Amino acid sequence: MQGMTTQFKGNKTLKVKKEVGENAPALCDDELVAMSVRELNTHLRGLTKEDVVRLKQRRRTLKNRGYAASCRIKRVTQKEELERQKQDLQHEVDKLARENASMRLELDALRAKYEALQCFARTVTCGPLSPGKVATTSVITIIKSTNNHNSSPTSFSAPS
Amino acid sequence: MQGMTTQFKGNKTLKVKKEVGENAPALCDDELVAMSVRELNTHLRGLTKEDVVRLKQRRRTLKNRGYAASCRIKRVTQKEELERQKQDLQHEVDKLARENASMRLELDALRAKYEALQCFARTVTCGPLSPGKVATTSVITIIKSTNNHNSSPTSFSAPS
DNA sequence: CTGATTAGTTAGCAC
DNA sequence: GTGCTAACTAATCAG
Repeated sequence: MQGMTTQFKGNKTLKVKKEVGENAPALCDDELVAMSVRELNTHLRGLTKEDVVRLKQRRRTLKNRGYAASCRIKRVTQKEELERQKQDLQHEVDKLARENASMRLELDALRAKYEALQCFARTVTCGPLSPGKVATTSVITIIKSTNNHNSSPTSFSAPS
Repeated sequence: MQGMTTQFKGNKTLKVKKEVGENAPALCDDELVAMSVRELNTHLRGLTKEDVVRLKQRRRTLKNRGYAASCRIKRVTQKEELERQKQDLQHEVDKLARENASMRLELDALRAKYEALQCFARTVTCGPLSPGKVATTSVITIIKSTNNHNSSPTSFSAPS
């Protein structure tokens, strides 16, 4: 639609247009857009008012083409950015949920251990029923189990 | 731009084809797009091949206009959807983080309580140094301090 | 004027 | 043939 570059062959040697002639004819699109206004004016000398308008319009159109392209790029970039952020958040949710679950387990285990120990403490301090060696050995077991950290909430269950 | 509905009056009674004249000319855009293919063929009878092509092309163009519009709507809708999902995830992250923090506090508090109780249990059962009231009272102090954070699981104690 | 954005048009792909 | 979408153009807005 626009890549029509087939109607001249060696127009470098052909002089037309006013007195000027050689640089006026074909500016290859890319040149035209890249050109500064001052540069453009150089190439504008000796052209019909109509041609000047036409050339400027072409320049504007080419510029607009570029603007449209960057607009589209920006659009997809932003969309990708949104999706990336969404992913990150999803990962964070997963991580927090995992932490949460494991903490809940830990908490429950610790609560159980605590209650068991509390129960034992009551028997020792308040309960006159078994003040002797039975209680003592039980406590020893407890201490050992807590040294293992979390692996075995195994209480002190063996009051032998 | 396109609401031109003013050029016939009572063409319901007039039926023509070939030479036509009054109903062939203008289908008001909206009608044309909404029409089914079979309906369209009805309106196509007695037209030049060229006119048929032209009319079909106009229909296609109008359809495309609609497609382009829905494409844009879809685009913004999807973007809004993404942003909404992002918001939801962010809220979930916040909620989980809060839960997490409070659980961590609870866990630390419980750990402290547990250790205190364990310590007490040791003094009672193993510690021959101060088997009497000293140990017991110190445990009371601990219990009170931990009691401020949490509600009730306070006392295993009752010293005296 | 420059750059960005919107709506309409066209080309081209997929069904 | 129908619907969708990318790229282009023109119109319009903001700075």
